[in-house]
Amino acid sequence: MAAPQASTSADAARPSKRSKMDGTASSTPEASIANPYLVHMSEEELAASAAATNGSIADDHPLAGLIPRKVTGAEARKVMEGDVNPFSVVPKPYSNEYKKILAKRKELPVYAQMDDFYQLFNQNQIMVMIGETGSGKTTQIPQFVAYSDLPNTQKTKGPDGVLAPRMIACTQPRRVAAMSVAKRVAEEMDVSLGKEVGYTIRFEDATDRRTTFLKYMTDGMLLREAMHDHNLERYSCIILDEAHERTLATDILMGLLKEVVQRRSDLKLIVMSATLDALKFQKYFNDAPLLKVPGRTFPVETFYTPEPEPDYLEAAIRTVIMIHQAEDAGDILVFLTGEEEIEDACRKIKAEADDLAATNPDLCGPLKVVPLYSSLPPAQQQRIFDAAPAPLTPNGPPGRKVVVSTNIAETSLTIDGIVYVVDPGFSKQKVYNPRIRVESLLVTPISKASAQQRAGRAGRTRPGKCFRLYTEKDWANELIEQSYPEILRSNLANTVLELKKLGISNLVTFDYMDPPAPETIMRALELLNYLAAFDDEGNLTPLGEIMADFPLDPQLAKMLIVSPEFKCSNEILTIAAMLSVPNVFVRPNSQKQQADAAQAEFAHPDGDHLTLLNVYHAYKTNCRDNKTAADWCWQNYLSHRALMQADNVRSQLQRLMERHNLDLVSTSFEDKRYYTNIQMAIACGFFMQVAHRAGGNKKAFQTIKDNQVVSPHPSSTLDHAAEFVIYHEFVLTTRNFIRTITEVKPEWLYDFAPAYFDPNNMDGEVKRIMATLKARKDKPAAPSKRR
DNA sequence: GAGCACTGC
Repeated sequence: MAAPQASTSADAARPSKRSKMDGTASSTPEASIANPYLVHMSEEELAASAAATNGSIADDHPLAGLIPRKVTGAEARKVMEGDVNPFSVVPKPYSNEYKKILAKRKELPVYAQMDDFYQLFNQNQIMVMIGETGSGKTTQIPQFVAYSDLPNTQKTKGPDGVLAPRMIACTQPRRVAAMSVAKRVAEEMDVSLGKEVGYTIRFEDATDRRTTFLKYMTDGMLLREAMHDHNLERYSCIILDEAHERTLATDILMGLLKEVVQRRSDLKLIVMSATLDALKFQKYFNDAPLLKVPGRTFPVETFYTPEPEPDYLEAAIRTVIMIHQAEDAGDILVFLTGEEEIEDACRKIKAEADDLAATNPDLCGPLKVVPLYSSLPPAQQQRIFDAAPAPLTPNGPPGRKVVVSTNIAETSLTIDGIVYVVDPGFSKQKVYNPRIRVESLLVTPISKASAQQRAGRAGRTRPGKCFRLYTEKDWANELIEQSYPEILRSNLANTVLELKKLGISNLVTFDYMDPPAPETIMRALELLNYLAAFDDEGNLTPLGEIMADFPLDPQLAKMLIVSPEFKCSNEILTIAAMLSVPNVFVRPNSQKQQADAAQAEFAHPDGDHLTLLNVYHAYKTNCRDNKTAADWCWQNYLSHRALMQADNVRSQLQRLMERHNLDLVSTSFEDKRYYTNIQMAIACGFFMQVAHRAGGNKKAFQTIKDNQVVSPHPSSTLDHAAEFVIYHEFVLTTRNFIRTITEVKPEWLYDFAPAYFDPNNMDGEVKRIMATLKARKDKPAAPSKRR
């Protein structure tokens, strides 16, 4: 095909079908500045492009021809230093602010390697980049790509017929990162956030289909898009950032993109990681070349304990006090494993430090102790940014701040001014046991990579020190190199459903970077088959197709999709949303009784799902505006944050219901079937999570199939001896608990899942009950029940 | 009669 021609006139070869934006552009004075980077498609190319379908892009596809322009570092710098901003929708001169920021960008380590970058980028479809903290890779690399992609940043008619730029995507594991980096990069490029440069996260899409060419997004969001566009046709380059974190979404995207680049020769892929396992990434991506960019942090001196510490909590507290007495000014960051431990440590550190400052004011300054974990209200989280206290006397010993934090300070939050890190070497990690189908949290030794990340937190503003509360020998011999990726530690029911929706036919031979245990995949397939999302051949059923569209666990999705048949989709929407957000009940240590009394006001005797429904209804009835909502929640020991989130989730789920033409209906509240219908819909999704009362004790249950002995969680509002309950969660702590439980009838269970409850697969009393139900159902004259 | 590490859709 003919190469597209560059044109110096802003309008010459444009097609007659014009977007409004273009019309505006040609009438503004700025538009008279010729944009030498515009590339136009001929009428023939446009026609061919419009005719193209969503299939793979062949070498002779008109869009493929737009890619080969290879930019050198010198060319990119010339544009960067030029007078006209070629990225702006309306070409315009750069602002003074742009030039100021540009001077700063040039100091970033990654800037010095621009030529190396283009050399590798131009010659390879896939490349791996290592950039340590402070290298500038997240902000600069996508911009570098934008220069080389410049012809495409201008609107071209895509395969779907819409006039839009082909995009560069840069994925982030976290929402805040996607948002804040996009904002920063829009400033650096002197364009508008949400127009040329934007971001997409759940609940918020700050992009413009017609003008956005660089998009930061969460990895989960790109995965969602891939479910509807298997070739990611809207993108010319995909950058997977923070790949070393190995989130489930990143891992799936890597496997998927490894296939997509084979189908689309015009798609580029950059995998960016902070240090280490680069070799593993290179190998996985067919020996892709590597670019290494140095970081810009200060040295951190590391200390180990000479002997193993029997009690890391005690040792951590002792170390903080030691630093406070003996080290120069500078704040301390301590890593612990959970809320309770952190609150405990904060109290003890505070007590000891106050004691010390009182008895020895010449040696010790004041100490401010601040806890940090995710469930802390945002206002209290902000305290980590407070300044350290001033010395008590003008020339007295300096004040100091201690932040006692979970892993949240390892990646998600950075605190400037930290000079000392105390690392006991543990964190809580999710583990999945496919044998008993239970995910639980375990306090586990961290990895070397994690320990290095923690230590690095001490060197952000000046040289620092890291105190590891384990021996150097343990460091060398006991810590694993990398933490296990999430895909090896999770229940994969959701992931397996997503993979099918992504068009992956064989889930076992899929090219995972780290293949999960076959048993984990079998468990997922089994669940999805029982839910009727997969047929017996392992193919997605029409129901499964719809389920995959909902951002929910398969059981929740099933319950929601069948709810119109039980005339309760409005109520199930609420319950699904409430189950998708953190616990709405707040129970402060000092006010447990008041909190329990408040919860009792919403309690429903038949179960916790119905209690959640009550809470939401009360919230909607009593909370007309934000201020009253906050007060009302506070008075009722409810989390306003969680309820707002639930509201948000509910709207999203409702939109999806509407899109799939699923009716939004309710049974009349006066009808005695109002609650029964809801319970039936829940049972229809969760019949694989049922427990049966064991013996005469009203609090003793056994799970069906696994026969695990479990107790209802003490927070449950179910107030009578139910024979069968469905449970939302199995929690393994001091004992086996089932949490969020609701009574169900055995006849529903047998009706909805006769194969699962086949008496031949059951034992004891449940076997007898199911056999009776089966006999009744098999009797030809029996009236047939729904479903 | 209890405990939600952290993300994400």
